[in-house]
Amino acid sequence: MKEGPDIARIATLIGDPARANMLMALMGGQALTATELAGAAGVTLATASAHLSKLEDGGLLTQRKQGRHRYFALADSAVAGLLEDLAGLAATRGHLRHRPGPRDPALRRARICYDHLAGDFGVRMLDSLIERGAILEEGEALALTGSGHRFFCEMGIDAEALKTPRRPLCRACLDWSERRSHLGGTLGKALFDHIMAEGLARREPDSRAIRFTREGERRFLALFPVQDADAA
Amino acid sequence: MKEGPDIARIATLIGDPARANMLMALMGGQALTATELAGAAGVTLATASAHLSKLEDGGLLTQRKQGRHRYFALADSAVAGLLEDLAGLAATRGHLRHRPGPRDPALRRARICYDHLAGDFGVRMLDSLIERGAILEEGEALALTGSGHRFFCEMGIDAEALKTPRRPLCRACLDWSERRSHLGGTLGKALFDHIMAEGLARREPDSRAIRFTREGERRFLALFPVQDADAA
DNA sequence: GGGATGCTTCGGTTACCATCGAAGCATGAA
DNA sequence: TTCATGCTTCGATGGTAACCGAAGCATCCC
Repeated sequence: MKEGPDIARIATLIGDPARANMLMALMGGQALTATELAGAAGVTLATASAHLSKLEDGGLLTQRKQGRHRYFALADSAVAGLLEDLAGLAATRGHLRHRPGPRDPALRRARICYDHLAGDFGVRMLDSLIERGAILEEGEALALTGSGHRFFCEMGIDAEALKTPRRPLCRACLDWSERRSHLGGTLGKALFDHIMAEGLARREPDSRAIRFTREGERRFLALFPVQDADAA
Repeated sequence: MKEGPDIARIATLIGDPARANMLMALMGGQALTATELAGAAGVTLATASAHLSKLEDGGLLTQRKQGRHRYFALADSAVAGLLEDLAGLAATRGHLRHRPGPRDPALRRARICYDHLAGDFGVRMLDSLIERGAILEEGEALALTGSGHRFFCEMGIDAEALKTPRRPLCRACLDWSERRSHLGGTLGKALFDHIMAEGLARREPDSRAIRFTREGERRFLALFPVQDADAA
């Protein structure tokens, strides 16, 4: 009743459906305007504005003025990590939203999770990295191996430079659609950036879905092979 | 409004102050009765009962009937992990509860965090393990080294046996009082169990505080030395 | 300047839900 | 059986906060 941090305050902020929708929309990693977020949440601009100032006061969001626009983004990767965990937990407890919309299949296949790849493709990528011995899986924790170091070097990714005090290099992020882990952390982000830079895929507008090109999918599957080739 | 898991539902459950207090009380790791939880939350039994069934429906709690008592506990370590993260985030955003009660200093010093040691002593323990090279810190991620393996073996802890698919061996858990990490995961639990089994400390009744004996504190400090000896 | 766009503030309405006391039900003790 | 304890259910109450439309303020464009 007295000691410790006030978790209820943060949880209440996330607990409102409109605010939760806004936060999930920002898991796309891009900063969005108040109007865009109002649309994502399905409320009027007036309501959205009130929500956004609450989220900002609560330290979950940051705001940047740019001309007459106001861009909002998640405050930092700690907030994104919390939302990921929350989504993972909600998925395992069966708290799915009622209407899986028409573009849901695309989201299950490949989507962006704040700044890294999630969905079927994301899970496959981590599986492949573990199979090849690039990443060591110890329970839920992930560690980069020496051979993994070399593998990423060949792709032009310097894993050593990705180590930061603020954020883990490898992070297991529970995937809500697959209910298995995909790769987050700075390495997960670097790999996603690599995929986009190489033009293997592009983002769907106004969605977190990622669409691979035919050629991009071929190269992705070749780069990250897995043992048992099952097709859905 | 459409895709993905319903994070708002889980967050709403945690977002009510009474329910948050109950959950934090259960972070002590022990199962508690409905009456005890009502006391912890500061509500009547009727109100508590309603909250508890919501939490159980939401999959955050499990219930065990035992005679005419009903014992509640956190559903699993995933829930505990989420609450830890939430508390860590709340602490860094300055969302502290208003009245740091009289026993607050004892909590800052040493307390239980679901099933492992937290507070000043918990942070010191992890610092010491990193200094001695038993645990490798890569950003926010933690990994056990070979020398750490041997060190824990000498204490009678077989780290190999602690690896589980469900839960990480080492987990960095942001400490709300120190704002630095302490050691969670199955290894963190094993070390805490070791400390209690050796009689270095005992639990305060009705609190998450851990009180070290004079001799226990001496042995703890000898076992986990740190470089710069600063005293509060 | 005049007009359009983006957002915030204000006032009022509505709906939900936390809360409690009292009554009901189950379990265990005498 | 009879009583006590632990908890749930019921019904009623109250406060909080989400919501919207309209008005106000700021920024940019012409």
